[in-house]
Amino acid sequence: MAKEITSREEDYSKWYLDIVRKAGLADNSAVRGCMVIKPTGYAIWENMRDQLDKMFKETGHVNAYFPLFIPKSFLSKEADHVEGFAKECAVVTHHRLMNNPDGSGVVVDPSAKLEEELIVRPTSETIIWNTYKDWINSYRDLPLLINQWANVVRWEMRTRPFLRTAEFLWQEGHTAHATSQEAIEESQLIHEVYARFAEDYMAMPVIKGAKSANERFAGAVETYTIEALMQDGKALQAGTSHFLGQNFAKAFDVKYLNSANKEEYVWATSWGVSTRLVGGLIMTHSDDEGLVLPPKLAPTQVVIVPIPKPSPEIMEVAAKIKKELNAHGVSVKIDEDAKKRPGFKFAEYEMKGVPVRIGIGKRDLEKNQVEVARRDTKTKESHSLDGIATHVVELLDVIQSNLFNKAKQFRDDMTSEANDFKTFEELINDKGGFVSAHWDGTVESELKIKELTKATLRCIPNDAVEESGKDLISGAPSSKRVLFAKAY
RNA sequence: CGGGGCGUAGCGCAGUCCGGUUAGCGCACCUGUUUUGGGAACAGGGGGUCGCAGGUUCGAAUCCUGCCGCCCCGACCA
Repeated sequence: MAKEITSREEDYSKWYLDIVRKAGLADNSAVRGCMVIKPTGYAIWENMRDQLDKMFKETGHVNAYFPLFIPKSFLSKEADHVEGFAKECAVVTHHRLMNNPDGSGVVVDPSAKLEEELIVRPTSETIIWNTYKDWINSYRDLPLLINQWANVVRWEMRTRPFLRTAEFLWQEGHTAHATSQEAIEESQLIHEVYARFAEDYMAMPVIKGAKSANERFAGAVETYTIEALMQDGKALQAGTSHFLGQNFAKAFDVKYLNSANKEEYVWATSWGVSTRLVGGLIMTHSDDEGLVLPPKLAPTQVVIVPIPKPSPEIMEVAAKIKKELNAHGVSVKIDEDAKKRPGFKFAEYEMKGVPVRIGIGKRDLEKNQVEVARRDTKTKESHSLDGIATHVVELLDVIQSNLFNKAKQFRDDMTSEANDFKTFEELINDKGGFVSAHWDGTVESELKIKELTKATLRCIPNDAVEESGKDLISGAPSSKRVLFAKAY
């Protein structure tokens, strides 16, 4: 009633913004393109971060922190890299303000101009490789496996909460290796970690694959990507892992002595995922009633609502259930608000995406039971108080896998094949989703398709089967299919 | 950067065309009463430099000039 969400069918973009706002995830801020991440939104990010951090550490990485600012000269050392980021950098030119002589506030003090401008990092390859130069001398210093959790700034023309903001939070891994093979394996390992995180924790199915040269990260030799499909049929690049070859080692002169006492350039990778994942999470599962969160990432997994309001008997049972669930590692909130009515609370927690709601009323207690409601299916059932904790723990698992299966079913339904351009165009325009088609490997065909349909080459899937076919544009022979889609 | 739209209470809006008592409505908020198993009702109450700066006028949210900001759609991008 009071908090209607625009339906997905009516306006998908508005629906997304409504969810972000009404579920209390983020607000626009006083700064154009920058959002305020509110406690609930940040809690989701924290859960993502904690899990990813654990996975990085399990695969041998450690965290460090590098400066927010990068000397301008650093950015120009790798040609492709600067080309890729130059257009969207924030630049610091001065270091002091002063009172305006006319009394109208503060102005930049012209005498405080910096010798060399500083760039607010859009990504940290350059400052990190400049540092690695000092850290790496011998093959015994390798591999160097470092990650940092940080904020970066990319001055985007058009922004949307989580999906694209001028400032965003992310992690960026930067590793150095003695051999090309080892670096490639590292980038593929992280690619796997990202895919596993997306599927097992976010319940978001992804296609693993490589980027075309055209879509590659600025300065990379190879970019591996995980691509997810949103409910409006558009693809979302959810995480990328790059094999950087020796590009940055050469640009920053990072060499090591091998065991034969011979000097060699090191091999590099970099990889990152950002708060964009929160946007992907929202768009993968949520519905017209509000946010839907997979249990593994939900800040509150279970909410207990006393019906019609808290009473000593109900609160006693609620506290007992909470304690048991906490013992299983489940996060539980008991709603103690005596003023709001149950119906209001039900709608509110649905809006906020809490996976399981337990309703406890006098009538339930008389029958030694409670009401258990699922957010994903919007169904509810009564369950005996005996064994309730175990039941809920199992239910959370069921919800987690149901969300994944539902999303995967959708993704599969929305993946089509096209063998000629006309079919391709119709699929992209009318149906959306991924379209699998043959491609001759040239940037010309890829750009032509983008120009004609706005679809981009999302990836060359790892599991693409060998199969002879013809490029949609040039008709040139191709040995496997690649995936196209309109993307965020 | 192109196109469109909007700035009036925390949020959503009306009022602006055609200037005129004390700027209004819904939600939210505070107090009270009655309620309470799917978004309660009633009563009372608090909250506004009407985006900013000039100008016209006896009088400006309203007319004029300039500026600023934000949102949406595109191109660019994680």
